[in-house]
Amino acid sequence: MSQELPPRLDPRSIEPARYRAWQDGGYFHVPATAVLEDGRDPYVIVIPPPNVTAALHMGHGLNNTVQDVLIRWRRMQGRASLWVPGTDHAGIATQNVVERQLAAEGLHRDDLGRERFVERVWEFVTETGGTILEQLKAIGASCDWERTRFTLDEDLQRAVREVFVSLYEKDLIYRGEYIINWCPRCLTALSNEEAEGEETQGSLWHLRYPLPLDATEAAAAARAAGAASVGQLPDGRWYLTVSTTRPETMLGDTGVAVHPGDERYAGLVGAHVELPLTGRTIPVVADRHVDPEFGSGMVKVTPAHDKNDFEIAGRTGLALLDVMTSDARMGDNAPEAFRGLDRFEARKAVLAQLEAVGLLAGSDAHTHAVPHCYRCNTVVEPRLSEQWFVRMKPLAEPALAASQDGTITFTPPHWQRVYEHWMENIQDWCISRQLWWGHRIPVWYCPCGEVMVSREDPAACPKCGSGALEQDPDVLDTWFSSQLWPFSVFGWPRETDDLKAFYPGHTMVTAPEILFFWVARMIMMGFEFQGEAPFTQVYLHGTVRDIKGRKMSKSLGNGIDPLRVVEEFGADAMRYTIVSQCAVGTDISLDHEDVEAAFANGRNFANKIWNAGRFALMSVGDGPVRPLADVEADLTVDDRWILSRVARASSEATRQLERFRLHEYAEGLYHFFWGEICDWYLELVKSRLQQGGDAASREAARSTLVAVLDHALRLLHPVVPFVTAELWARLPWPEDEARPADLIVAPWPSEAARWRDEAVEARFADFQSLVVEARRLRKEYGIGEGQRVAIHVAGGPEGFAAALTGRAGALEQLARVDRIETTPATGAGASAVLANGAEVFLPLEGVIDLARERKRMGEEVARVEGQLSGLRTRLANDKFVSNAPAEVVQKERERAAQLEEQSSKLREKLRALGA
RNA sequence: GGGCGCGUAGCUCAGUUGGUUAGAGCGCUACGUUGACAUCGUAGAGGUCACAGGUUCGAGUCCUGUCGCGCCCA
Repeated sequence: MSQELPPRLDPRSIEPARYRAWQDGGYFHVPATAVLEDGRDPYVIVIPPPNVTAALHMGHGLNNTVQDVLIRWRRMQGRASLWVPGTDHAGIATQNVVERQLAAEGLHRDDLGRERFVERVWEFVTETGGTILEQLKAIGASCDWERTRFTLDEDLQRAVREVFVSLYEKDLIYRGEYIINWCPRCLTALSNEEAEGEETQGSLWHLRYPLPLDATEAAAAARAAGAASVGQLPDGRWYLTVSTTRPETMLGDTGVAVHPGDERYAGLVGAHVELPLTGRTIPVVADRHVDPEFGSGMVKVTPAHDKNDFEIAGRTGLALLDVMTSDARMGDNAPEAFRGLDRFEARKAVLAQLEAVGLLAGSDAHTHAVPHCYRCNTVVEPRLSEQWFVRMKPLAEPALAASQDGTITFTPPHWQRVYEHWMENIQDWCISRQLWWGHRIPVWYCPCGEVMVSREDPAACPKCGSGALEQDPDVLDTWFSSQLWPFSVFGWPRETDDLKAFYPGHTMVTAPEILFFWVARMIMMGFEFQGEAPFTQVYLHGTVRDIKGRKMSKSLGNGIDPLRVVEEFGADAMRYTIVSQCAVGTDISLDHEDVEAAFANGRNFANKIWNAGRFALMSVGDGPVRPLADVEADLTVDDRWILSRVARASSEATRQLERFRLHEYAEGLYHFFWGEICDWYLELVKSRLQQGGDAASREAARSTLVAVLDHALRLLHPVVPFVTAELWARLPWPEDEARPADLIVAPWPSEAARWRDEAVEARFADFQSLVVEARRLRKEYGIGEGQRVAIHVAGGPEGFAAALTGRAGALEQLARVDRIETTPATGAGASAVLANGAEVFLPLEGVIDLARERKRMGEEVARVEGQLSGLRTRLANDKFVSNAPAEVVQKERERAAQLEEQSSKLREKLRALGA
């Protein structure tokens, strides 16, 4: 059957079928009974639900590959390893998509009305919403698809209501009028996290507000006290200077503030200044928020359009004056001349008019962070608005403590501090959104003024009995439902078996960008509603970037489509490439202009595995294979060496996975598989596997090779599941040994430790260095691959040279050596001395170039002596000998002795060359 | 303004209790098709570990400063 395998791995011909077989075999599904009845140890990851409208991109590729590696590994360890998939309704994002569709039809959502619009979104979501989950299957994601959830599922709606009402009852949700971030395009409030600061080159304009005549004395005093911002206009009136990056807001100023301790301005507090262009006068107040050191130490106060100013007004009693409309035009409270102007037009107009009346004192270039809507990138406007908020401080306390006491760990660890800093400075969360798509706020208003916050839709007002109730028109921030994900997916608030079995989960794998949006809030909700954290490990991976370090994005056009990669190179190639770059705390960079080069490493490795497996299957053949224990007496050094290396690779792989060092896990196995199994063991075992030789040796080789391959495929399976499973399924199996049904549930290697054999490894390393040296000497003198040479080996460890005569086949195979002599060398040839002191000589009569050989040997001597002199200096240093650990000193001594021997032998050879 | 991270081979990056000759992949050079694999093999070139100090017997690794780049929060 093995002959059927083609020499080139064709992922398309194996991956889809293999995935289907896993699904049909039910390997992804974990019922609650596995934990509750069978007593298996659960391991749970809930997927960061992608937006329901999203198409798979490389960021998803990375995120889900990492999760799948962890899930597969734990599954093989025997855990009840559950990965819950699903999608997020993504309020603004999804609404925007459908609105764009409508716009293409010349329609606006108001043309449909709320009910029909929401129906339309549902249609869209039902039709296309599963796409991304289907795409995840192509990359091999072993999610429990029977548990797929959507954040607007009925169960999850119930959870959202329960949480809202419960928090309201605990006075942790309130409604009030505050300054919030407002997107004038989406026409909705945003949370602080959704308003992303963007460094912008802007201007800081200086405006003059004239003072009345009765303030002349105080103004002059301020001026005398060094307040450069106080001055006199040409007409003799005094003025104050205030600065702003948003001049249009001056139309809504209701005061000017100074610090109460700022003596320069003490006499001006209480005065009224003229607010230009408006005909209004506004008071000068004192407030501790003002930084006397910054700028003029004097600020304009616009309470309806700035968060700090709003707070100043709250303390000082300044009036609130909203001069804008919801779409950021100047509104009815602005002077008539500005009404209807867009905020940026208004800015120009205000500046022009101030200039015209001589009250613009110029501007400075000013770089500052301007908040933008994270969904549509429109400049966010701080706006006075009545919204719903969550009181975060009490919720943050246990979530903060869990990080501090190590209940929750972060990888990489520095995120712990970022998280704690955010928790310590947490602000209330604006959760109401003026959208139609999302979880409707469960609050009803009665014309009598009664407000009902209820788990069930109320039929009538409990106070006046009226049935004319109106539900709050707003929906909740998408993250309000996402934060419940770790328990809402298990049916909460019902007390389900799933919840008992799978909460709390274990690992959260996500990107740092949503640490606050999502991770922090899940932790808070976990404590509030389940009494414990939803997971204990937070693994934050990097960002996928292009070769120039730019984040991959649709708008930049620098993305790579994961499905295209799967199609062209296979899911295994994509997964290996990603995981092998997945060093803790670093980003992944992939060349979008040369996709083949970007994934070549993964593709080549998958092909290498394929061919090694193909060769092994062919060579081992179909006959029965004996258990390793039965052939133990016939194992060669090579067999025992590779088994020892398997043991090492197993424990190393486990150790790296435990520490989330996925790239070291992947790369370690890459080098083990390619550099040790393929380059050495397979080459060595080839001749033994041929028919007609020593039967006992052949059986030992067959058993060893099967065991080695079995272990290697198991270790590699989490990262390259398809090619490994395909080969493993064809692997012959030792007689009388139980065989797992599929590699996906084969036990993770943990028993190999008994194969460790340091002595054998050392012996083999000596052999390797001989082969490497022989190859090097051949190359040095251009001996072609087809040409055989003799080799003389003398000295070195006891029995080293003698043992080589029994390895003629191996040396022939690996170094093209056809004759081994343990006698001293004679004649012309190339020499070397191995690190173990063995002298190596290749007779190269007629080929050898004495001058060249002398030069080469001279360089070798210099290299060895260079190292030796460094070592000698160190060993001659009393401080080193007395301070360094004994074993370090001992090692250096041994090394020095070795180098001395090597060096003296090299010198001897050099002398023999007549140098 | 506050906090964090990075600067190692032509390119992308590893390198966690400080300890031999600093590694990988890609790229490059030479040779090679021997019955797994040319998506391959063998050998090779290529690095003052940004710079300057310091701690230490010993620093890519720890500390301080400088220069350059990036991110987060206000």
